[in-house]
Amino acid sequence: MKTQKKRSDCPVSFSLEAFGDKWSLLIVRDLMLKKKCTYGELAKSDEKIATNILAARLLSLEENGIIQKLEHPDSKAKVLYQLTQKGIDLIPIIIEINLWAEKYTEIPEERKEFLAQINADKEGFIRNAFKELESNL
Amino acid sequence: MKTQKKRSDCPVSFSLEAFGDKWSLLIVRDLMLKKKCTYGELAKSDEKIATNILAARLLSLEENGIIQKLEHPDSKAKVLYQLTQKGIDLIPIIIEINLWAEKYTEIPEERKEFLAQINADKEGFIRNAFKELESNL
DNA sequence: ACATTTACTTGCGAAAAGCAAGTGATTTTA
DNA sequence: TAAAATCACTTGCTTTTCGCAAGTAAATGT
Repeated sequence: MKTQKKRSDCPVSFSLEAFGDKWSLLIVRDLMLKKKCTYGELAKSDEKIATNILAARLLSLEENGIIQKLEHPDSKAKVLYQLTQKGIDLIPIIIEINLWAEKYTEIPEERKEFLAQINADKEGFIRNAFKELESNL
Repeated sequence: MKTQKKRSDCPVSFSLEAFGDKWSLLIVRDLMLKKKCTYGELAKSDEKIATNILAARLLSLEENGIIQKLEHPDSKAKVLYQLTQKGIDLIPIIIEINLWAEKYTEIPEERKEFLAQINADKEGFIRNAFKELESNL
């Protein structure tokens, strides 16, 4: 485990130390959309993360209390990763990132429904997302 | 200028390619709180960013259309950096990052009022922040 | 004219990213 | 039941980025 020095007391800086890189929030995104994932499923995401980087990010997210490991019900060879409460609480950030992107880039077809739901009733959508993810804890 | 390959069509991935690192959103934070900043002011922020990294980040934020350079009214030796509309639109993300951090770390005294205002009326606070920043464009 | 300020560059060692291949523990298959 | 696949990682190595210290050139202050 690596102890990282705190750069400042700023809450934004604190947050970026936990998930401020190009990969961490993509892992959070996958766990948010799929609820629970195995290492292999995470490795197969569209962005093609290298397996050593994935392992490193999973470890740091776990050390930061954002995700946790669970044993897979079907097999001891598999591991389930899931968001902790701290990780679930990143929902609003992920939502806002999606909305920002919606304004400045083309959204792929399969995500349009997701964004339509958010735009129809953001508060309700977020409340529901929390409920669903928290029911798995 | 560096052309970065798009990792995927995911809106989260798109966003992280623009500001997914440990420094970019700190610069955005400073520009958001102070409206306009010079290079020197940005360099003096609490996190002590190295000047070459600052220059690199400012360039990439500019290339991504998140900030723009303006000439300083007082001196040709100075440059003003300010958020574009695309940068101002990051407000909700910054707000949510602040709220997440509030739940999971100690907030310094001088930021508590800021967070109290957000908690009192998030929508109103955001609306007002947009208005103030957009009035400088 | 000379020192200072301002916005950057440059050089270089250290750290992290990224690719390919490998490992050891399960689990499936023949 | 032994060999082949699957699974979750590691390891080794090269490339890229970070981060510190120092330097530079234009503009400004004294």
